[in-house]
Amino acid sequence: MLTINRIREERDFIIERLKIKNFKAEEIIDKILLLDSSRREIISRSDTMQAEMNRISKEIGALIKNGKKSEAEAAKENTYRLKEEIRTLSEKLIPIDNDLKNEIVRLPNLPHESVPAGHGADNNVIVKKGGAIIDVPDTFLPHWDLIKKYDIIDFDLGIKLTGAGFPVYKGKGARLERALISFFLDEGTKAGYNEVLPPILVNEDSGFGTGQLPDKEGQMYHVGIDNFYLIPTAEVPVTNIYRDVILSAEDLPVMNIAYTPCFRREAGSWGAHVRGLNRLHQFDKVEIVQIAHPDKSYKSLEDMVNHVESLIIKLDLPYRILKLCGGDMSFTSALTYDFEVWSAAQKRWLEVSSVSNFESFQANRLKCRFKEKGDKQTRLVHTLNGSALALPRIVAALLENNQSEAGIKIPGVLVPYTGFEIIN
RNA sequence: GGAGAGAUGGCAGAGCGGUCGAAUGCGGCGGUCUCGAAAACCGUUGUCCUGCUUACGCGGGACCGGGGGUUCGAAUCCCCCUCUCUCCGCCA
Repeated sequence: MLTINRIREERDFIIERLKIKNFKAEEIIDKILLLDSSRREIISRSDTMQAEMNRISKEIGALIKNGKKSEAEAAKENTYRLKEEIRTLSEKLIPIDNDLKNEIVRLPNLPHESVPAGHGADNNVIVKKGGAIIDVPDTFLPHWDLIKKYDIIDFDLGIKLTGAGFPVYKGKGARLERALISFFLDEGTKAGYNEVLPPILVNEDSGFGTGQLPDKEGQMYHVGIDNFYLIPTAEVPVTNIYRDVILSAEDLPVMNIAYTPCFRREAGSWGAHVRGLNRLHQFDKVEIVQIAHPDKSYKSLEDMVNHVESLIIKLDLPYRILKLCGGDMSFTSALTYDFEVWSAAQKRWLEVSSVSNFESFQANRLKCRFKEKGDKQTRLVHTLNGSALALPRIVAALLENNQSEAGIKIPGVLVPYTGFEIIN
């Protein structure tokens, strides 16, 4: 969420910037400003009375100590009315505070100045392409056929055990999955990330901290009896490590990497686009998260993008990097790069990573701040995260792109992890 | 699942209903001493809201797990909730 200070000071600028996200902010902002000023007025009056109240109470204490009982009783008379008024004011404040909070939470993050305008995926800007897209013969199979042919992932078995979207990885398929996870984690460690293995169930506070709650609770699996949520991404537990934390500037950037399974209820559409591994309820992902100094967060973003790119290059997959336009960006992001790899048999791009800078938007919710050495005041940090990488579509692309009569060839960098060179 | 104990500042740990934002110790920061460091000594040390203001400033308010209540006054008393710990049971 945006800070109230900023809304107060930069009303026009915010309204202007949010147009890039196709968001009409004027009405909400003016409502916020109105609520804010009445809030402050009430607080000011209430604080004054509270101060008076405290003064009288101290007096009464002193009088009683000196045995002046009747004077103390007289002084009490003055407090009743004050007390009542303070109570009235504080009751008046409650709905205003709530409204204010509810309105502020509705405002999306401001897009970075470099974000292009646009309404949807068509307006995203391709900033880079890599790897060669080769023409493949029509005999090339989509991955859902390949996994059956080699019996490495079993959807029907998953349906038996759980339901649709919960595949069972078997044999070399399971081994490939584990190899990719290890490879991604090792690469991250080499790049300076600190590995963490967090819980995959989180409480309500954590869900709120990263913004899944209260609005998107339908997208998470909920364990009702304990009121926990299954994480939709490692971003949730890993970022929440820093909820209510004040870091020192020299600790920044904090760089964490985590593998977790991810759980998403989203039913979504169906058809070829969600077939096979394209969309699942449970999948594996390695996530990188940075907590950065506000002046240096775009350097962090660049580092993260380079890191993700290096992974895809090592896996030898054709890819492109998109800068998302305002209309295609998430509510919370200031700048997002999407990574897509080419899926040879499906003949389309599959999104495998999304790397974003949230600036202070998430930090304000999390109350994650930092202090400059010797400085008294706290400032909000910037938070960033990105997939490095999400597994299913990587697996899909690897299977489809590397197929041959002999079988599916495993990229060289993975062989030390899989222990085999070919799936056949 | 059963029984009990507890939740106070970065940590540890005090706290008769008023002078407690809170003793003390540790840690952190600054300084003295030193060629330098350690030790010792001195000083300092939370967060949020808000007004004046825009100063490495001053004032007011709030915060001792969370929420209510009693009271002129609550860290201290009462109620509810949450969480943590210990023991027993079960168990990877």
